[in-house]
Amino acid sequence: MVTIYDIAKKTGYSVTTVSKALNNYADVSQKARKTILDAVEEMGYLPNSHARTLTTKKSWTIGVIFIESLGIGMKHPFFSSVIESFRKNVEILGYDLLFASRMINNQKKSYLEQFKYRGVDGVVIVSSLFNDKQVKELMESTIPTVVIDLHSSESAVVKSDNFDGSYKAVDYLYSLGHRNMAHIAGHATTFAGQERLNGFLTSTKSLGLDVPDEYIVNGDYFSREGGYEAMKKLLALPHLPTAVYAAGDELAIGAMQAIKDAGYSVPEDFSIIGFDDIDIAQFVNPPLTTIRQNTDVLGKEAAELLLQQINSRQKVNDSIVVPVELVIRDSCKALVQTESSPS
Amino acid sequence: MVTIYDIAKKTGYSVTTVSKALNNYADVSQKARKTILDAVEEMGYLPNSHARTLTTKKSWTIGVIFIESLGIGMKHPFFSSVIESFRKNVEILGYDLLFASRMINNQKKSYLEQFKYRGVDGVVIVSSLFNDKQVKELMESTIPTVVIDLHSSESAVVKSDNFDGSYKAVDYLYSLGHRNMAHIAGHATTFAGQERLNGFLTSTKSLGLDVPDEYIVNGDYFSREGGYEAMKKLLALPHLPTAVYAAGDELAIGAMQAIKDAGYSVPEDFSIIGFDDIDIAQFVNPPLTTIRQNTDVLGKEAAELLLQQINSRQKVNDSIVVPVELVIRDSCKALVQTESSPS
DNA sequence: CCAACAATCGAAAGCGCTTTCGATACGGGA
DNA sequence: TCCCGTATCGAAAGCGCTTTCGATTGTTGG
Repeated sequence: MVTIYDIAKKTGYSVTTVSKALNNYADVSQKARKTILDAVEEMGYLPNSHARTLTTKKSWTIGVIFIESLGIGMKHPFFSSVIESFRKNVEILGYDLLFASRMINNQKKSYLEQFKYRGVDGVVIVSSLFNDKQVKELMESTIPTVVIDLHSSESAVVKSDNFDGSYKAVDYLYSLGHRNMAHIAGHATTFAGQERLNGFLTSTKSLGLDVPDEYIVNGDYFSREGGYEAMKKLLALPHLPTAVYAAGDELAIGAMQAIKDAGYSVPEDFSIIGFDDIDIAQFVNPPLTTIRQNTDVLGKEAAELLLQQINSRQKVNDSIVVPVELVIRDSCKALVQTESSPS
Repeated sequence: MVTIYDIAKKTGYSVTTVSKALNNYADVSQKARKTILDAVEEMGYLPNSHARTLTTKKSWTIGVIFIESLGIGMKHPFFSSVIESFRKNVEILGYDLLFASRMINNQKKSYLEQFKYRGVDGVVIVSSLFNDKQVKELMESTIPTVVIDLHSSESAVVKSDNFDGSYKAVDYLYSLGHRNMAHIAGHATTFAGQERLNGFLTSTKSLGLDVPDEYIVNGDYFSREGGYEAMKKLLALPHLPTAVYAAGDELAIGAMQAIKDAGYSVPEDFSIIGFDDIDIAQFVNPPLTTIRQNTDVLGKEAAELLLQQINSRQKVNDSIVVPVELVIRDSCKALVQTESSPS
């Protein structure tokens, strides 16, 4: 491995000057700079990030925490989408992403410990879980953090406008003539789930719609299975809804399956609208109408919020909410005016 | 930040002894060990990975290269699946994953340079591109590498049994009565694409099937659009095939779309079989019959192959091929004996 | 009681780099 | 000619850790 000492020896300058030349210091003559840079080129010198980090306390590394309730890790379509956008936005500045293992010296450690050990400059958290103790501890630490799709007063936050998303969904169904809407909620421990539920409740109320308690049913952790089971419960009700708004696309897809299995069809018998617009949404049958989260913007805003903290050397807890968008496909249908009494 | 010096001062032992206690050296008395470990606990000491790496030359870090032709990065369903499995297998040993940016000091660098700079212990490469110069350079370097779904004599390799996959696909279609099979190939610069094409060619030949040149059509880079365009070409042929084997699920999905757009239907008019078994495959309409790659095993074998090199401190170029499996869904149908003259 | 050995400990060097601060040389103005 | 500002350079300390190797102490067998 060639070090700055080798460069120094070869060029006749001191390591100090070599280092300065490498880091664009002003007190290096044109001549010295050129000589040194030439030698660097010729000898194939590369800096050593660990040595550099040791003295500068800056690792050019960003930790990422990926907690999702489905247990599929990076395969999670929504989260991986956001992280990909985040990555693109930080990589041009020289930051690398570190997926941490929480093992140091053969011992299990917490996220905070792991990231301190690794000396990351900041951490981006994508997590659907509301109350993870380790994540909380991390957000309360001195390490800059930004969290996506969660709420926290201890950390910068970037999230979609879940509330408005629910409004858009309900409005759309309403405009199609639906008056009996059910909601398959994400898990209660999930922040996005809560917001979407609240949005559903207030928007239906403001439209003067009556939503019986049985119409709110919990889909387990945004999973397909959760959606399936939830829909089964709805289908067992004496008075069926005509539309259901699912808090996530996977839930919606599960629900559609349950509907088919029960001998009904979408959108003829039930209109279904989801949330997220994951990749599959356009390929299911029928293509799913949904509320799209803008993962590109989500990732970009998260990057900016984190970099801002890193550069200013102080934590902020700003909160950015990113607009969502209704994507109309084929899973919702106007209700023909049969049973609804004309006003 | 609390260092071993603080621990040393507090306990009265030297930093040497503290370090030894932390690293389970034998020449530390029970008493010293306990005193030190207690102090570590009390003061909340954590080692500094950069300092440690600087002296030991071991970073407990594995670089990952993620090149895929679709430009979707971590969202790539197949690759992210493999990496997720890989991650699980190395994280319990204490390795963290580093997604590199290729920017050092504001200058664009190659993968090799980036990973040398970061001092990674090894690199896992998921890449569909055959002849990327930077990847080649990396594989030829002294850094241990394992590559997934590619061939190389310079690196350890883990890949699916593409050849056998083609056999399974062709056999299955044959068993359904199909005799006129077309193939939508992955891009030619892609290794998996080549293998699958070869498999298709030899298996059809060994079954005595005639495959006109026009039946082999290139799908661009395994993309959905590529599959769509490829299928359109097939549909323009005077003599149509009855079945098409696509080298990837995305290709297959694109092809199915083209078929529908042309007014035909699957599997009534064309049987379609894909490769990969990505998540969407089961949700398209009709659910796609495909050759499943075992991403769990792929990731696991890759992890083992890389760790073996890291531990033995020498590169190997073993090659492991992982069996594939036929997953029968609804996109293929037995051919009714109308036009094929009975023997 | 002494030599030999085991157990335990620590001084010091070194990993590759950055940064402070003082040293030197040079030119120009008074 | 002298003083001072400016440009250029380098010595040295320090970042936090590991590891070699020698020193010291205690133990044991003859």
